[in-house]
Amino acid sequence: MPYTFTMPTDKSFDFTHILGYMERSANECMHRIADRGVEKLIAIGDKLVLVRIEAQEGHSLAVQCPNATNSAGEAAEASIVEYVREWFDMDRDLLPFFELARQDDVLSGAVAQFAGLRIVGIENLFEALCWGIMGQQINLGFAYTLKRRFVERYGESLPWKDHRFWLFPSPERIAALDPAELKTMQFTERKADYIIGVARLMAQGAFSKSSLLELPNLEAREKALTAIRGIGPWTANYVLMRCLRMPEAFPVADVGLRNALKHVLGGDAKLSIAEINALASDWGEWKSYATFYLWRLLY
DNA sequence: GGCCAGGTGGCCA
DNA sequence: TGGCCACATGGC
Repeated sequence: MPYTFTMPTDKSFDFTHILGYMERSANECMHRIADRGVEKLIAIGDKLVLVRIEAQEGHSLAVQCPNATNSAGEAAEASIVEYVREWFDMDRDLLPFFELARQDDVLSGAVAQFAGLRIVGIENLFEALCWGIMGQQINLGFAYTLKRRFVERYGESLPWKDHRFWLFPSPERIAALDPAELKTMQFTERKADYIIGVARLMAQGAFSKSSLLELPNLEAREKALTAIRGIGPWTANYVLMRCLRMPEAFPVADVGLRNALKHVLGGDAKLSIAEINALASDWGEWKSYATFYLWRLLY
């Protein structure tokens, strides 16, 4: 029997929609979807813990730790709870967003369809930055392929039953690479440079998630991130949205957002940045959630 | 085979 | 500042 416990959820939380988002790519290597649950390897201190999460009757999640003994599971439970609450943004009250979105011509359809979806987080800052960089200017399917190659070459893993679960590689590991090595995996020279550059900065302690969180606001954090080579406004806001969980973060030039808006509004021409900013001014402090819900319309 | 993809940096006025 | 443009590689 795996160690198992229950986590209560908010009424404005719908695990079905979270799974729907997480199963959008069969090529995802950082988690696995199986039997209406998600399975992921996480590091708790120096221990690798496999967790499996599925919905349970009555506004709650069932969390299993298949590779943990009861005593190890008990010892890790508080940390796992913290990880999962962060992962699925469970501490946020989404009712104000729903109220805003229902009265918004652009958002009302997406919210009617996906109410209860949370922004699925990327807790690890290095992973969020690398994933952002990998996704720049290429189709998403290929981005998943790049990530899989990268993780399976440099990451730690745990085999369990018929599957191998992975941790994202550490900055220290990647800082030691030569860009030519990444190029053999179809990274462009620039992406190889960007990723290794970020790894070196993080490995030498130039910045971290906590150092960014100490900065007072979106503007300061965005500025700190875009000062790094390879991180422009899109990647910075993507990371502020998925990792630092700033609801007002907004990757305004995102092509997926543009396509979703075109889809909703039914026009032919793509909206300009100024037009998208004008629409988003109604979304106030909920621009990241607006973006995430609109993405779901197309992906 | 051409256009597009969850952009960014660098150059130039 | 703000507007081009090269970058590079796979998917469709």
